[in-house]
Amino acid sequence: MDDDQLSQVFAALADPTRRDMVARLAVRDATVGELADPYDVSVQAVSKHIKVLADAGLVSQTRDAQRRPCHLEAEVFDLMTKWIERYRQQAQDRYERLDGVLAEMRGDERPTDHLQRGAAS
Amino acid sequence: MDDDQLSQVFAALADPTRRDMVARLAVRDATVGELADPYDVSVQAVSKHIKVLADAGLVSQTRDAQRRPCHLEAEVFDLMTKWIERYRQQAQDRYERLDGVLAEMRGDERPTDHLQRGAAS
DNA sequence: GTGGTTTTCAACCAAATGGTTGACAACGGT
DNA sequence: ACCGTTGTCAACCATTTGGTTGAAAACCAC
Repeated sequence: MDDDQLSQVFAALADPTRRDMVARLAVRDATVGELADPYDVSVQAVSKHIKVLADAGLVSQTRDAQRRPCHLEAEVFDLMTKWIERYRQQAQDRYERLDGVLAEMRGDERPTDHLQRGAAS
Repeated sequence: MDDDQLSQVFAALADPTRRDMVARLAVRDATVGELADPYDVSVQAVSKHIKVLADAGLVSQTRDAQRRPCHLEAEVFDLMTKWIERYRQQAQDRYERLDGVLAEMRGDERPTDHLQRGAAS
């Protein structure tokens, strides 16, 4: 289910630590230890964070001996962007249409249906 | 703190019910009751959801008698898009650079450090 | 094979989350 | 003035989340 992945992706990025990890993975791949380094938490905690990112499809892990290098997966970002863009666009359009309506009815006392919610009438 | 708002926005959109509400608010403004209608949960629960969206800055509420019409705020989407675009772009760039490297070394048997993680040796 | 490094698994804990119900505030209609 | 409607607040409950510690798996190096 795509909706479910979207939920996972948003949830994953809701955490500042995980967003920071993504930011660093955008620059270069890194092992769990390398990722854990800057933070003042246990490696286990970071490992969990990576699992969350991986489950969301934002990160993939491969093997290199004991190490598990993490790689940022760019495709998932498109999923988000698509979702956001759709509704941002609609909201924006409505806003601009309202602007047009307001300009059009300068001096008119009857609000159009765009403003119904405010119309006590 | 901008980082904090970003966390709130992502967290708010991690819930499918709230995403659906946003989708409907993108079409038209709606009261709490109207928003609650399609869902099989109490109005109180929906009221809470709206509070989360409002705290994140995604939604604003006004007054109309007993009713509290909700309005989608488009600007916050830009905050998200900006964050996402930055890292998507970097990841994309890196990916394309890798493509270039791969093309450049056609026939070479030694993988560069870009591929280390996959190299079983 | 023994030991060190890297990472994950398991159990546990405190805090946050999403839901419930009950009470009540705010308002319009009659 | 009352009643119905609309929405929020408060208390509560189950589940999830982000952290901890301890143990163990997987691997290289010696």
